[in-house]
Amino acid sequence: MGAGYRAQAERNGWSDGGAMEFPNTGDFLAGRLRDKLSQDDLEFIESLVAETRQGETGDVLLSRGAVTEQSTILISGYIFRTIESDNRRFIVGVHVPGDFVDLHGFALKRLDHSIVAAGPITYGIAPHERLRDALEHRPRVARALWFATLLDAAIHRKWIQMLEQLDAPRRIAHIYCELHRRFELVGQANARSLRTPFTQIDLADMCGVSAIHANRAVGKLRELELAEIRRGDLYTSDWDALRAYAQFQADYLYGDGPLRFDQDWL
Amino acid sequence: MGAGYRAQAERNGWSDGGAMEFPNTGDFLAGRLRDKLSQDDLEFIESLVAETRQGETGDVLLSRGAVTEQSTILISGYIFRTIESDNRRFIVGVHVPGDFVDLHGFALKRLDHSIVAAGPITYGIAPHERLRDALEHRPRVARALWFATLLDAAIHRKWIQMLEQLDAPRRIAHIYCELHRRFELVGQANARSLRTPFTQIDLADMCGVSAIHANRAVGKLRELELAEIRRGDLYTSDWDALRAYAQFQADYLYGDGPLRFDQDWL
DNA sequence: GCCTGAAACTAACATGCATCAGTAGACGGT
DNA sequence: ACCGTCTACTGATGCATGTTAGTTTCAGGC
Repeated sequence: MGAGYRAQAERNGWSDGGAMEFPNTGDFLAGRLRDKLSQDDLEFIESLVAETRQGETGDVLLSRGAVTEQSTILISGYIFRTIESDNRRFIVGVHVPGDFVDLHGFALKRLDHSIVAAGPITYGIAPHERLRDALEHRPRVARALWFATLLDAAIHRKWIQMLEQLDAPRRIAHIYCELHRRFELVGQANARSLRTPFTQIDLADMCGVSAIHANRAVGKLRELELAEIRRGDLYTSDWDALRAYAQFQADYLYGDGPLRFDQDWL
Repeated sequence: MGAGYRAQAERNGWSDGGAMEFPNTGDFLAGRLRDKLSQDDLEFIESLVAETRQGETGDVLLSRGAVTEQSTILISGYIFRTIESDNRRFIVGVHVPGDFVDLHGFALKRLDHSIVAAGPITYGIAPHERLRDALEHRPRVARALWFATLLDAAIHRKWIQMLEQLDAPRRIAHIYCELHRRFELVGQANARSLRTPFTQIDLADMCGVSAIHANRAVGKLRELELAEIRRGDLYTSDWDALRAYAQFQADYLYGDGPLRFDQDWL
């Protein structure tokens, strides 16, 4: 095999050609809520970011149990929410550019989990002082922040169902389908691929299976000709077939049609 | 066996004597946030409840996909959050008296899951109109509502970890330990038992295992002399041993010590 | 007291996944 | 170019869990 992977990807029409590049500007702030907010509110949200930083794979932005006075906004790359227990790591969530990563640390004193870079990242720092100000004087921004945490909770619930219902290959497929849809919602999805820095160990820790079994699950997706996962990057010629296999229904991401945000109470 | 269960419970010092009764007044509203709010705010929250209703096992208070103009506050009994898929039911969350059950339906237009009575319940109805009013004129109440949804998200994350890390007997033990602690936090826990209306099918749907395997798991807890689960009611003489077995750490429930709520920005 | 249905339970066999023990390929450092 | 380390991959074996097909227990209705 080895060099045969890319050849097979070509044969199956999986390759996308180039790599997807994340913009490294602040164009993502507020992510999918962007078009629900006024220009004034958007500028205000951008002004929340006091500083922009870079991070590398494995960097711990916030440790479980830490008390923090700032929140993090992901600008490019992927971030894991992790819990260490029993000398093992469990990944309980993934974030994509545009996400506020630790708003819960703003209202809950301690953090119940850690925030870790899944690969090279760029992120912004928003001091809580400025968020407090927003909550008091910007009701629309305040509701946008609440909405973001509710959306996180909906994604958590889907992960619970996924872990209860699906076997390992389907869990991996579901995670990629979800991330692909989340990129679509901020206009950054590729037609035939999804680039990530995830190792098979990362996939295993997200799915609650051993790394060895994650490897077999990846192999099964390849064998079924549904997707080729190579160094974290997924290539497929048929997202619909992959979604059907994973029983992926995107409704829980609330991407289609109006949210309550359209109403005037916001 | 059969009639021997209760006898064994007596022998092991598991029995608690009487059943725990939930108060059927509104004393639970706002649950554990109660002592963080002023008398005035509490009276306001109680005034949110326009009506009190009763429900029976299996009653669907809200269906997935429904658009609702009211929120639900649980006063007595248990409520499940469920998702139907593949002709199977998956339980993604449980609520105890004092919990706001569907605040997410207030900000997210559709519901991504259903709200179902796990047994006989009493609940209050809070029209969204009144909640909207609260968000605008009662900043402390607004933050309390946000906090409640953040706490739900923290519990969701723990369930994800639980499903990734634990085998079926430990999952069941963990769920009971969590519920016991949540009752403690509102001052309603029994020393040696936890009464619930859960069937083994309910436990299976919470743990993501088959009903038959849930039965084996219950049997294992009995065999290890950690707990006796009988028609949903759990009896134990040693909560600490059960907690150790389930690797239950209560910190994610944020019950010990100050939350940010103590600070003046609330 | 008996009937009935739901829940709890049992046994036998099939499959998913963990674990152990290793090999092979990719990448960075020197 | 070499080496060490991390990631990807393979096979064998055992445990956890699913599935099928039942039996037993129990609470409630008649």
